[in-house]
Amino acid sequence: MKLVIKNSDIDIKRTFQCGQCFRWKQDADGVFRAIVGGKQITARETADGVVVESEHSRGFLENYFDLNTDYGEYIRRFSADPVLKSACGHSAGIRILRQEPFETLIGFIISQNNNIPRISGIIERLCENFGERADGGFAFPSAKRLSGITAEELAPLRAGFRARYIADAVRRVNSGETDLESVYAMPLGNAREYLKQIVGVGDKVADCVLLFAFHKLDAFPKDVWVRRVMAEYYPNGLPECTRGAEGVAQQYLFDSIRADGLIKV
DNA sequence: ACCCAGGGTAACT
DNA sequence: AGTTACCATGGG
Repeated sequence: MKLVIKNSDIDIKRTFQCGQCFRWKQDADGVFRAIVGGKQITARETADGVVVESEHSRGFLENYFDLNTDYGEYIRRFSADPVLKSACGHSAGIRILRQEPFETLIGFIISQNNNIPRISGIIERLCENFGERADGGFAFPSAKRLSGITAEELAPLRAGFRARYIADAVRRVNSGETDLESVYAMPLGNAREYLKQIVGVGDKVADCVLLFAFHKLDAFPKDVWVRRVMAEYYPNGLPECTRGAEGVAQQYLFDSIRADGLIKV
């Protein structure tokens, strides 16, 4: 399957490097590659648009990249607020991916009190050690594949204190104590409390999973960077124009504050 | 040597 | 309900 997306509809560099995903890497030739759902996807920018190639179906790719959503509509809405308008100007082209729930859960458990390069490294070692070999790399291991794993057996990941959190999440998903599929139908508050039953999952990790896997756009993960933005620009909370799409606004703010160190109003 | 990183937990007031 | 030390690891 080959898919071409208009350049104005996506900025793959920002989309893949804005902290929502950890497995997309850019090769020396400029091509982005990742194993998603057990199959490789490549994406590259050309003058004619962003070319996406994979053995996945068109439907899978459209869903993954959220191609049936007009992000220009969000940007128009957010532009009622001067700070967000500035953030949109800087971070336009970011799209919220629909990632696999288990992979996203483990990824953001690993993310706590950690930095993005090291998160990627731990996940890479998880895939190399326990994932199935796939075309061009290793798939992210399923919960079933990790069944029964202990924190000690996860030592090669060098995940530190997070190893037992990973082990607990695997155990819960395999026992059915946590049914990730059921989260799709839950409203935000219920879904958050449900995921927080997993040891090592608090408000922030839960909201990241709800936004980046379950596509709950009203989730608003507050990490250290977003807290800084809130303290400086929104001491009384987010503006009305973000209602229902707080998570999209969050990504523009996160990417802008991190990239530039500040948002220029 | 010290501080920080897409935080959470447990043990305190 | 709101604070605080501690948690492994690695880079600046």
